[in-house]
Amino acid sequence: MGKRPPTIYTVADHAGVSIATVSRVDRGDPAVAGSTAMRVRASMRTVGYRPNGAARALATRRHRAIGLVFPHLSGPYYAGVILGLEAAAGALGQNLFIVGTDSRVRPEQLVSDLSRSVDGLVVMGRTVPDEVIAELQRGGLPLVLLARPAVGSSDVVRTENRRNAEALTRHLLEHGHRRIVFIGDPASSPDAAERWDGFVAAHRDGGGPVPIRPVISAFREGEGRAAALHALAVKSRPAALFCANDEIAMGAYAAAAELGLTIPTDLAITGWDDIPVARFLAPGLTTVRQPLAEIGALAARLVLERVGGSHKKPVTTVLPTEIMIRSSCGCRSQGGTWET
Amino acid sequence: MGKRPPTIYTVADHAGVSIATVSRVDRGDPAVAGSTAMRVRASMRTVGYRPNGAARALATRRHRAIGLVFPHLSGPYYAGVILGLEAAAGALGQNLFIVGTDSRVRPEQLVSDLSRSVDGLVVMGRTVPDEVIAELQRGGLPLVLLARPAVGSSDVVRTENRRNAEALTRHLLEHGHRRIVFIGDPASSPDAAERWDGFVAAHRDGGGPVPIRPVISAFREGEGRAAALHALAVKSRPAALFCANDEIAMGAYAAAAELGLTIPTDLAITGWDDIPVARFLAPGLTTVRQPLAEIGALAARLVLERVGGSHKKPVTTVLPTEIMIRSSCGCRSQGGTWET
DNA sequence: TTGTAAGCGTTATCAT
DNA sequence: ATGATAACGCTTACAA
Repeated sequence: MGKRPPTIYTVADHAGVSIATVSRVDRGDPAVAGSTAMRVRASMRTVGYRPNGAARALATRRHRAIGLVFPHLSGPYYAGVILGLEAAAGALGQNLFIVGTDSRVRPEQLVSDLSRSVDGLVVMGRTVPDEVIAELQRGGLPLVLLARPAVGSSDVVRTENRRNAEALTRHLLEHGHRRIVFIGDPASSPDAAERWDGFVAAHRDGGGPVPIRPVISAFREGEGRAAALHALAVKSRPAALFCANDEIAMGAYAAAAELGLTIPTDLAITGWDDIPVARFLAPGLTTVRQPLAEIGALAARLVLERVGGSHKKPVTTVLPTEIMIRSSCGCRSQGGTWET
Repeated sequence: MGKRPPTIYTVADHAGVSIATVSRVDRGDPAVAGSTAMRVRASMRTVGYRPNGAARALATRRHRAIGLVFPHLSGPYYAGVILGLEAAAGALGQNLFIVGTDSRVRPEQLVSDLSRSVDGLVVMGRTVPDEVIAELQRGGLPLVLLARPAVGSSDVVRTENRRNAEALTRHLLEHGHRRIVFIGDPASSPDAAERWDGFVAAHRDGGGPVPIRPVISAFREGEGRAAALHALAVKSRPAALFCANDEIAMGAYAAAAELGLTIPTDLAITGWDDIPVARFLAPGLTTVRQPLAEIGALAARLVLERVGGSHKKPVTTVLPTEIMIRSSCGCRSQGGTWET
């Protein structure tokens, strides 16, 4: 059953040199004579040699890979972040190990498993319990946390939420919308929690009634639609929906359509993320842009810095966000940027 | 500078057992006495032991990972496929190594690099030259090709293009649209090429004038918009745009808006893929649904089957697609499915 | 039930 | 410029 694949010994035999020489050739060590290098290279081709990554990793004590732990891999938000990670890691000659915890039964097991095969880890949000993170940290594994509070002394990359959530809510209030409901789940992610905080703060400062609780919805279109339908099914219908992300907002658009409500006249809607399609919706979705690719790129650079050995003290980076005013909030303007 | 991480020896010493016993405990071998297992487990915690994946892979000759080669990782299409791959691989206890060739200078190098650290490879479309694929195949690496023609004897997973492209074009023709232009790049991917073929075939059978050439656009919104603008800037404006995928179609929507054209009255538009937002566009986008997650899941299962050793002859699977009639083609109906 | 020891396929240090 | 050879950290017969 299946003969063993050729190893460095196979090549050495075939070329009549030592394995040391083969190794040198493979790594492009200039210390080998041109003629022998040629010969060895030829042998490698003819025997179909493919160096074993595990053996190399074992010998060099470096995996040349970093691991990503995400809830799942679909959706514009994750896609954007992963894109940035991939590009940055690639530029530094590193590969990416990606896992989605949602599809796994035991995320902790998965992560500790993954941690065996990488030089560093990038962990998104609430994918794994803090305890697991602390444990990995104790093990000395370079770690970067994404969109979540720090644990112990790891690096963190987050984006600004509270401030712009407050500003955006104020904007909605200034449009004259009286009852605004927040759709999202503050308990599901630190990001959502901070947006909810800002939302509440704006109301508090506004002097008007302060919202008690959000209408719960996960960051998905389908749930957003259901939640919006629920939110709109009351006697005194809300005038605006502050959605915790763009996917929820898209669900809200669908709900509005089903109820025959016109946006923004009958119902104003805002999102968060500024995913690519946001401006293709009709009317254009007012939302808050996050620098997705940058989040990923920065995270990659940070882990690899640690892997490289620099022992600087842990740093938390908060990337800025930007309010994108389009039409769904009640503004007429198509385009234009309103910053905070 | 950084002391060495604890190994199996560290634990063995600490627990007063042999490394073999530690290994057994770590792998959950039931042959160890409960008491010793406890003790060893305790030692593992206190010394902060994290097994080295490379060493394990070297000893077992299995990486427990499969590699994915994609052009890039963003966009709904890739996200969908990757999602399916992740879930299926996860269910089988495998990890995913993902690389995007677009961000790399030497894709071939990247791929052969990747191939050293995985048990099998899933390669999408035209990311790497056929020669590289053939080489990997010769090396005996389990390989599954996605959305592209077979090379030698590898497994292939594709979706139906020609037939439904022809049917969809016929549908457009039946709507009475006279001039239809194809936006996309047949040279960029086998998928696009087949859709173009079907598009042309429908015209040929229709007896009317047969389109000469497509308006070139990559599978991206921005390019789609530019291409649509270009296509619409002629004296006898086309009545319909057959877009090679939904992202291009979204660009076409934007172009139509800019030109003040109403869809579908002034201009009919169709897409391909049925990405999640397709039905949120106004009007709903008529398109062709591909089973994205299934493509990924099937690919994962196929590679892992090979890895498992089964040497069945290579199989090409063509997954069915389904025409989703919404409003952008000229139909009134919101919803409803029209199959072929 | 536990230990001994021979791999696994590289890299890297010394010699030569 | 090239070759021996000892790691690298784990798995796995084979013994005990």
